[in-house]
Amino acid sequence: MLHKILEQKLQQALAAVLPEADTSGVLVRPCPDPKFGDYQTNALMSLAKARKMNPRQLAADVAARLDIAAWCEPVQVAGAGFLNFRLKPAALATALRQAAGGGDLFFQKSANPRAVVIDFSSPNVAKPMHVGHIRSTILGDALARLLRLLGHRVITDNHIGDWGTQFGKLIVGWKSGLDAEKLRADPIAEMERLYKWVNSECETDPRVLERARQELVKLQSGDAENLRLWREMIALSESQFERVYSRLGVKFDYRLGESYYNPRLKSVVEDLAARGIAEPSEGAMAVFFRDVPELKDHPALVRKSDGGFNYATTDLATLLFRWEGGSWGAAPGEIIYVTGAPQQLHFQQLFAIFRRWHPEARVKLAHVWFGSILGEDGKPFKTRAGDTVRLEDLLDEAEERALKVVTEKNPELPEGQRRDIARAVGLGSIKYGDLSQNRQSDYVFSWDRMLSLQGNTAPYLLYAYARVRSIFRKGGEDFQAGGGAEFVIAAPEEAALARHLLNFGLALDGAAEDYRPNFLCAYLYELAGHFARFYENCPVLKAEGAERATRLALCDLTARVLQQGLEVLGIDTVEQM
RNA sequence: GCGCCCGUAGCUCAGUUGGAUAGAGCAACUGCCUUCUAAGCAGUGGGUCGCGCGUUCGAUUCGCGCCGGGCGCGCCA
Repeated sequence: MLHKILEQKLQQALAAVLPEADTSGVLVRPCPDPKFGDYQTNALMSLAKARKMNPRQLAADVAARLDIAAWCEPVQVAGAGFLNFRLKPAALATALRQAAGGGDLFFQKSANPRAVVIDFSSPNVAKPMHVGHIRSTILGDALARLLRLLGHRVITDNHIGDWGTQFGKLIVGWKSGLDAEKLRADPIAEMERLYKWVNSECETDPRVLERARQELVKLQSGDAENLRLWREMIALSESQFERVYSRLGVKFDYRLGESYYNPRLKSVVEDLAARGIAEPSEGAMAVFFRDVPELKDHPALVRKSDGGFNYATTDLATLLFRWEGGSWGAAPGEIIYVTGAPQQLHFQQLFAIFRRWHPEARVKLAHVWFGSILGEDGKPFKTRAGDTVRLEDLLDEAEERALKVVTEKNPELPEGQRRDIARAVGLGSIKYGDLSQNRQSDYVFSWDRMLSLQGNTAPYLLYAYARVRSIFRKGGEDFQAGGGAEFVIAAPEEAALARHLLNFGLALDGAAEDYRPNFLCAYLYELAGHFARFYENCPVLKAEGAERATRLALCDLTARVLQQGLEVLGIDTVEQM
């Protein structure tokens, strides 16, 4: 992390010039254009501005105190007051050698590791997982992997929708119209059919609705038969969840669904009422935010007028449980919720209530929200028939489409291998298509784009990786992994690749900071681009001596960074494609 | 009505504390395979960053006001 050293030195120099200045925001970033140098800071300009100083003069004063001759050429003041840093070849070579020799792969673990609970995916019992779950699942998993890599203790928890009014209808359907044959063949489809059937009956026949209510009450009051049915529905659903998660390579440490918190709901509301946070309102219990301008018109209900609890109550109980250390015993420094944009208000309310409830809590609460998935017509993503798209069907189609392309490009590979490649490429494309975009934008789902061989896509990155591996398959027996090769960077393509490798940690930190994996994707795409240009212009296996050793080592580092980066995104690499 | 988000090339999207000529991919056009995978590389054309005002040495980025779109706003989650 050379730029970290430069940053530290820069901050020290600034402190010598302006002893009272806050130097924490004075950062060093890669230059937007290599002609300026490798790294730059523009922070001195805003600092000078705030003090009505001459920015170029301040930059010059700081430059004069900068003690970085070990790493950089003499620093120049540029433009309105930029400081541009250009690495000395020896410093670049040293950084590369350290990584090649088994040191950190151009990133550092966090200096302040913390326990982080991540709540994501949250599918519903008795319903198929659909595209609506994919963003939460993929994004949450990527964030979990990212924070783990950076040294945090990550606790993933799947808050499954296993409780609620829908079970009244499901039990009515189960008792009066279950098709055992269909249940065996496709339990999720059968439960979905039952629910839809009873739901439509309820609309025309109030007696059915009443029966559903009664079944729900029986379930809630512990009726043995209804509990049994409920548990069976959960079990059937969980095997579906497991199928999807194992295909996607997603793992959870805990799966504490909504029902887990049932016994705690009553005391949550009582406690809130006792503290004067919740108050009666129109028969319900509500929390008002009279002193919060954004929320003053949006009270939150924590108990319904019929005495039942709703999701705000469950979420409060869950939040309290997690803050107290959950069943894992560690109080988290941070809790992250990965859900869609429409829930912003809900989490604003949830966090506001919790802060008032437990003002002493030091935990960071984050709602990481994301936009919708749209079809290519710009409307919500549906099948041609207008149904929601099942996640399993989507994954099947991704693999099928990828297999077709692989077979077209490489018909001579054995089928088993083609299928393995198709799996990595197909699932990788789905994940990457989603993760490479700013999560807050709505995402237009397009097979052609995500499976495209060009542009910022999984296949392009996987291809870059496969090309590197191909070099080592064809030759390079003389390359010693972890060996102390001297790096002699000569060609401009070598230099651009090498300098980009150094910035991997910056991409990881940036992605973690704002919960934006697309920063990492952009970095990896650029890395693959630098590698492609290097590959085009710098023959590896035909080179000799130091040039060959340097190029082999650059290839190896590129492959390792690509592999590590893709792993963070939950994407498997392939040796050939 | 109130709140949140969005509006960047024909299309789909990036754009990291405000920073140097606003970037990709697709689509269009032009080159490069007797050379490690051409699933690649190089190049050309294409922009009043929705509109206006303001703050600033500097605004796609910050503030205010419009226009257009999406979503949310007490007993679903």
